Amino acid sequence: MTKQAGTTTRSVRGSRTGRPIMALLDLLGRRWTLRILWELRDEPLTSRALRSACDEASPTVLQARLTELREAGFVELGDGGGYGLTPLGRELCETFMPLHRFAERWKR
Amino acid sequence: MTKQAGTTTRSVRGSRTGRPIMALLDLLGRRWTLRILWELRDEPLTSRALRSACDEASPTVLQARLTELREAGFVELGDGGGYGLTPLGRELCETFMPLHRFAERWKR
DNA sequence: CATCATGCTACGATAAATGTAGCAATGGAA
DNA sequence: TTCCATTGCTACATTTATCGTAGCATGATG
Repeated sequence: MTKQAGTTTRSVRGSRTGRPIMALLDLLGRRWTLRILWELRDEPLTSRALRSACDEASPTVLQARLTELREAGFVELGDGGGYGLTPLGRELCETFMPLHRFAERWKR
Repeated sequence: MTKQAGTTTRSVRGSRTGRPIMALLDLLGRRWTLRILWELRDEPLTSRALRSACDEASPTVLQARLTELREAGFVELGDGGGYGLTPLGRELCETFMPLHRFAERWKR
């Protein structure tokens, strides 16, 4: 995959049918994507704070995921610096927020 | 990571804090995991039917994901063959089912 | 027996993620 | 201005995950 994508339709695994849910599941199914959304859930974070929150994940992937999430319209880079959720991103985040409660009951 | 895990605590990225949500986000954030749950949403599928549903993904990963999902208690192998969701798995699946509607509005 | 479908594995090739280091730009303090 | 710290972001070699194809063992059925 190229590292900069512009507006070209990035090849999205399993979504050749054009069904949006597939594209979304694919995007969310990439490493650190869900975690990033989760960590941004209630306040914007700088790239480095986000990295810390994400267990010091490599900046390479984080940057890649942030780019994808920005292109998807879920995340934006505030003009004062710092990454935050867009209204759409916040909506998405709240969509899978019940996972929290579920996970607590699950416990493994 | 070893391919068979027994009962040992599999190293779960980002969940060294022991917070279940992290373990869950990590599990769901692996390739094909969300998709598998999605495809099993309303009926059990044989391993091969599942593979077809998942855009012919390589059996190696699918098998690995199915093992993880079984260990997590979300998926089970019926005695007549075929993979299906456990009650817990169905619950999880319904937790992020609203993503469908969200994705439709999103469209990219 | 022959056939077919099941769950599952081997293994070389390819793609993605990691870990460490560091760059250019910006914004203060000294 | 000079010095430092912080920002977003990138390079690159190593390690890990995933892909793609082939195939095995088992059980059911004709």
